[in-house]
Amino acid sequence: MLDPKLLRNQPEQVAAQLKRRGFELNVEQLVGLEAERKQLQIQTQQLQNRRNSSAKAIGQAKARGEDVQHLLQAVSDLKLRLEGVETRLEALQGEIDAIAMGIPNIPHETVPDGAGEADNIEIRRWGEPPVFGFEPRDHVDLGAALEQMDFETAAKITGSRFSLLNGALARLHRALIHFMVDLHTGEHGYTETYVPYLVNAESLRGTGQLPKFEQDLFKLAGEHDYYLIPTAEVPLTNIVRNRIVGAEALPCRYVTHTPCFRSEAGSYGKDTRGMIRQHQFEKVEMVQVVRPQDSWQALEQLTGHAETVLQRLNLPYRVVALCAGDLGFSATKTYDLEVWLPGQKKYREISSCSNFGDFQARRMKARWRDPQTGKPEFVHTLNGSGLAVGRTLVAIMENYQQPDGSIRVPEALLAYMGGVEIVE
RNA sequence: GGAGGGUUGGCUGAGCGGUUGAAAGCACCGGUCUUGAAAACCGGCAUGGGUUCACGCCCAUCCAGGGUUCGAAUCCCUGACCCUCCGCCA
Repeated sequence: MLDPKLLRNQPEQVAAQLKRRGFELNVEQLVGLEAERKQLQIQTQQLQNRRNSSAKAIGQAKARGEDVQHLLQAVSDLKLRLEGVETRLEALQGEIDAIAMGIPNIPHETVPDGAGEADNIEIRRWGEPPVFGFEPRDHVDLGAALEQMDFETAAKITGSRFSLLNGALARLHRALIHFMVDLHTGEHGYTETYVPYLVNAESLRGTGQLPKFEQDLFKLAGEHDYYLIPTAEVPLTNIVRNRIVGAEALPCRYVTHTPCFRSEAGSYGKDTRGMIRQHQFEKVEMVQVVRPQDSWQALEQLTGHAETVLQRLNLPYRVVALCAGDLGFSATKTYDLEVWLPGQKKYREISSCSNFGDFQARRMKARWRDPQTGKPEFVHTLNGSGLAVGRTLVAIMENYQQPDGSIRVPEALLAYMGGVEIVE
């Protein structure tokens, strides 16, 4: 959520900045509703004031043993009038809140202009795409030949966009998870965390998936409003919801591994082949909760933590800064890490690292006490994948493939593979 | 699934339907004292919103949402969560 004061006082400037990301803010409607709200609020508060003071007078008169009949008469109509304006104010406030909850974050000034993926800016590259003495295959072919990756059976068990792994490949998948979590806890200062995979609607509102993106989520049937997590960002970030964190506790750095569930509505026909886009995938997620003045430095650092995973695995990648039009709803700035996939001869997203500023914190009421002012202030939140495990497995298969279709295990993972050096 | 108890400020914890936005303690901030610190003593100290140049004034908030009442932290209903006991269970 944006600062309501900013929205109220400088709607034109806000609209101009949101336009960069392709969001049209209806300033006229907003200004109109705000004026109406202000008027109603003043009226309501005046009536409340009258109610309070007369109630107090009645109490005092009663205490003195006086007759209060005439006082009761004087306030008889007040109740009804007050109920009327209170109801109208509530409805209006609800309308304004609904609009505010649907407004995305403002892109940071360093975010490049642009409408979509094509306008993202490459920041740097690391590593060289491998040169093969043969035509490299993609992970689907490799997995099928190894008989360790099976989409048909997964489709039978569930449906499309699920996968089944076997044997050494399944082990490699698990090894990646352990390797990543160990790296972030051991070297990057994150606290290992275990979180619920089902979350309530309030948590999803906090991080920004709701109310706008319900169609992307799997919702459980039944009495509770529970959803499968689309990313561990939701449970991890909501740790600080409705909390005032002590200044000494910041920054909080959490890492966890979870499955992620996405309906992928609207991506029909996109990446239908292989493990790239699934309804269920594993991800290691990093979340940081920091002091406001530290968040830009933290974004660079967090991105570096994700890059380290790729570097240790010796996978070539590039870092791109998302343009304004490609930013996620809650983000004020995002770097994507894209890994080289020989099977597609393309760089593909494998991590997304974002600074949310106080956008999520405001929705969550996540605050810290600034020692300078002694006042509670909103924290800043960040997150990044470190990394998407399924896609990392794909990248390893395709980059480490050998002429006979076997896969060399990257050195960094050997310790986790129980002696397996080649998946074959 | 059944029975009972609970949820109050940063924390602990009082609270009678009416000057209770809320006692007390801790923590925190300022001051006195001290060579310095501690202790002691004095004072301050919730959050959000509205209004004002400002002092201030007003409104809301005691888990959430309804209700009763001139008036609700306090009474009633519903829900969430926590605790205790019984049953079931990986």
